[in-house]
Amino acid sequence: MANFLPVDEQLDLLQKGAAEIIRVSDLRERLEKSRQTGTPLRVKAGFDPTAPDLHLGHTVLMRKLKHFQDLGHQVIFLVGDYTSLIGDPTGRSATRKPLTREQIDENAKTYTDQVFRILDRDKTEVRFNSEWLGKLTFEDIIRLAAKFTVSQMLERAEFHARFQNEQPISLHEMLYPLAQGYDSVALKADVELGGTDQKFNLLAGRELQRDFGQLPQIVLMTPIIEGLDGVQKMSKSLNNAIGIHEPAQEMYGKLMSINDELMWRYWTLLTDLRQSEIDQMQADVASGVLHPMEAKKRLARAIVGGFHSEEAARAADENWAKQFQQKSDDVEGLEEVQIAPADLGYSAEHAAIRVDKLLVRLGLADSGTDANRKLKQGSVRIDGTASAEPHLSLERMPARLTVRVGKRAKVAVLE
RNA sequence: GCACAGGUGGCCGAGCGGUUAAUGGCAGCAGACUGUAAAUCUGCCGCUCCUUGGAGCUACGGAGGUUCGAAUCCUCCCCUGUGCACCA
Repeated sequence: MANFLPVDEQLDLLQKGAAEIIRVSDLRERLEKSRQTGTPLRVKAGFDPTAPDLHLGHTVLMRKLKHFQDLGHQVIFLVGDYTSLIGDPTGRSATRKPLTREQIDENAKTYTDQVFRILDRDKTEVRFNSEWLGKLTFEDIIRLAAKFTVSQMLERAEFHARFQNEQPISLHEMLYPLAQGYDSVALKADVELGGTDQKFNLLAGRELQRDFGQLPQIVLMTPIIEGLDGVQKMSKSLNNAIGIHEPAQEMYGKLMSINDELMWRYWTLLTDLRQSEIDQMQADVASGVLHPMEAKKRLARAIVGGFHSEEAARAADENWAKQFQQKSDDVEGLEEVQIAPADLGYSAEHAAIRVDKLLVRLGLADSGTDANRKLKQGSVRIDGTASAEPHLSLERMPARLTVRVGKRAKVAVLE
């Protein structure tokens, strides 16, 4: 029988960074009962296997799951393979295309691979909701649908906005909360985690559980973390995300570029440091005892260390200082890209390469036009030398070039 | 099915026969300033080729048509929204 920490200590960890809990008193009650009977809580979180690329935003929720796991509770990682047929209506841009079975399986696999960088694989129950949703009959679905009204559905922010803006809402999208809610019934969940944008869906679970004679689940919502711009939610398509498999150097640099205000959010949501310590640090910065940049460096080190290693984080830290504080181009740990010289217009006779093609190949420019624009703006530096020349002559061929455009730098390996 | 209103560059949104790669805003990129911060200011912001200034190509839901010339006018089609639907 598991030994659980005192309820107050558990609550302290669980409440850190939580946007809303429905309700805290119920959660306390349930934790107490669990501790008395030695029964772990069943804690569920669902993931749509639609976007296989995870970024730090996704980890907020996973970190919270991990907190439950660390406290000895049973964590259920639910892959919404069936619900992804619908596509979560969250995010206003209309209906999503259904995925094929293969895509779902593949995405689910990438997902879990990444998830277990945070969660303990052996202690996690992985389930797919096709297991029970696939068995429902049309009659079952009618009965489920009868439990909600149209106005309840239209109350949802996403639907409401779309309705107002005369954008399409497909009927099946309204089935999404039903399906997600039914997941909770099937899994007999004690707690469900989700982003604040999931509130409606999460509450639907409580509704349905009650109807099925179960104790309604506790709902714990994590905030939607802001991306690097500090305003919009972190999202790959908004280009303000940090992917969890990005190189250490890249990750570190991106973290250093956030504004000071945002750093405290990141501390709370993306690290395991106790809230009281974070508050102390913030007070130190406010009183001038600690430089904000130093606090940010610690943050970057903590996060990079978590996804890579202590050494990698330290190296990233040193390189960052060299690169930006000392303005040196002699930096290790930059992403290296192998390029065939011929692709850059190189030939033995005119021993030179095209710089625009180089930038495109390195991903430092979106197109040839863009690359030339950047060249003309004089923001391109190669091996520490700024130049606006379209061609770069090279004396001998196997070559290594450190190429920098603005804040971003990469190493091209020509051979 | 019928009626009405819409579909413009990553997004929002002007233009309603030519001076329009297409006003504005947002986002993005670069420069200055800094703590590579943020804020602010400046420039850029379809693609390709040659290159430091040009050349060509593609673009306003889709396909045709009118015209010397169309995002702008006409026809058909597709898509979205709203209203109508029986008793008439």
